[in-house]
Amino acid sequence: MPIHNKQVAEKFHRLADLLEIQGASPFRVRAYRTAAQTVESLPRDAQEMLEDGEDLSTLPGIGADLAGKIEEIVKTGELSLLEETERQTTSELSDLMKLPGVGPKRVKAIHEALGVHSIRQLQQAAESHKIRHLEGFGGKTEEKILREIERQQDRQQRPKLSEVDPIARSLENYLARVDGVKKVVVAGSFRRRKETVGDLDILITRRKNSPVMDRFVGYDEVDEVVELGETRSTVILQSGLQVDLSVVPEVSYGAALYYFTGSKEHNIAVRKIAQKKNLKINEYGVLKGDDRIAGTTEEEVFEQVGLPFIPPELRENRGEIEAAKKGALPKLIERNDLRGNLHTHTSDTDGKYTLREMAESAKELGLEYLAVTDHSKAVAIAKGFDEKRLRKQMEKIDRLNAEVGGIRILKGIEVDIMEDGSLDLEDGVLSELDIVVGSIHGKFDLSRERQTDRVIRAMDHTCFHILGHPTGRLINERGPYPLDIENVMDAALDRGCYLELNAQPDRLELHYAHCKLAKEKGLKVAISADAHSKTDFEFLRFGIDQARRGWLEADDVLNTRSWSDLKKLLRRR
DNA sequence: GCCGTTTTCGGCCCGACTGTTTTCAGTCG
Repeated sequence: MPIHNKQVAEKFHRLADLLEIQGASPFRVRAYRTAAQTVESLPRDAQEMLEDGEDLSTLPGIGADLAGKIEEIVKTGELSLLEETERQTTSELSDLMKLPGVGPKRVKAIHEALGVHSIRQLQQAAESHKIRHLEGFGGKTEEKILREIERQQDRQQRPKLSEVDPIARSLENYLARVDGVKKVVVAGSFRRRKETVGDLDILITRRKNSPVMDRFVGYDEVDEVVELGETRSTVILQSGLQVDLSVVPEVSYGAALYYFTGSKEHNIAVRKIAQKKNLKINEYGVLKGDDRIAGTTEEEVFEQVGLPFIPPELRENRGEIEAAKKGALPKLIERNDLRGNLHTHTSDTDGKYTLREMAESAKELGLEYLAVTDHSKAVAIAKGFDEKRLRKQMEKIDRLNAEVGGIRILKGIEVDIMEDGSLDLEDGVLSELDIVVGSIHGKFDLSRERQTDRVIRAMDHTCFHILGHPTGRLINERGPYPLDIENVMDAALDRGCYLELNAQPDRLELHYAHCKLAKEKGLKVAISADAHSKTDFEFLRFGIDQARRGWLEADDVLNTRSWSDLKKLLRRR
């Protein structure tokens, strides 16, 4: 039975929670949490790595013991220590810890005093006012517990970056207009451009007596004020999004921005470096003894620990610190590096605008070329093309190119990859196209072996260029289908094919870990809007975000090239 | 449980806010 990294990580997280409730060493608990995070961010399944004979104890934060435990999970599907710990405590107790404001100590206290071991029992205990009489608890804590239980019941998943983006921008503008406010910046995972955002961390500097805190909690969209302090406040917006605002002194702006941008794992790793240099980094600055020696800008903070500036998108403690030490940080791709879009639909199939309208919109955005890649007939619901209709569109493109200057329209297709790896249109017509994107739109439930084989066989067609949305995941909706992505990458390299980074905010795949893997293999990626509407070219921005998180440079991306250079790369081997 | 230019033991990031306290523990990020 295949065991995926997520399942390994979940067991470690669960064990960490239970050990914490039992009062185990906080450092031991942290070791399990760190290991969970490491496993989760591996580009390949640990199971595969073990099958290939790799030594997991060389991974950061994973020693002999944890490597053994990963192996146990992968081989047996179980972790005996977790089962034993679940018997000793009560396995549901870790659910209680998911409530904000309820940590291991309180879970333990409530459990021991009242025998509570589920959210439901906790709710009943709080409703009958049994919590407020416990030592160290009071009426407010009891009320908060009740509120958080209710909120948890209708809480959704982490919202997508594209959903949070407009909310953040409005709030940023609102705060910037408050009297006495100087700088406003949204830090946190938003600034790291993570594909989903848990909450917003906003940082401001201001003149004395600026009413910004009051104005913040008085913002129209605020649903509830959770915390209101001199320098830190927290609110919940009507959208359910939590927003933390911190006021920082001007001289500490850089240190605070650095601190609040995270990630937590990155910050901890850099603080350890600082410690070795006898320095202390906190949100106010870099301290040598009691003297602040830096902190006005982020660059200063990096300088003090002997590192070059690390872009926020890379700050995940996934090798960026080592790369920075060696002066080997990538020069990340930027939006303006993109010169064309290689995945576009028109109203001939399921797009909303005509070929001409899409072309003109792309031209206005400054794109030099636009590949029109409508669906093939297997996607009947999208009125996919057969050979005849595709040829008709190709003629239309010829006429449009003759008529419209300033942008080149490329003839293309998003052809379906059938279950057996064949393509949905004849090779004859495909070979006449400038660009062929092949995608999977059905039969997601094949085994890993068959799905991998299917994709590689599709790439055997000499007219195939780019694998569209390679793993099929939809953020918060559908996981990736089983696929040996590393094998697919190797096959693409062999055949002179490429993979797409689909920039639709629901897709954003290749995932960043896979982008990095592709880069390490020397496999280039196409960042494509998969535009179905004139405004969808805006998606390229989110594609760039994901590419930057995946360490990609302009040279790693196909469509940073002029059409004449790109054409050479599309020539099959 | 991990880790090592302070290396096989003894450390492990650091500060704000809240609530329950009368000086601090718990939690969070």
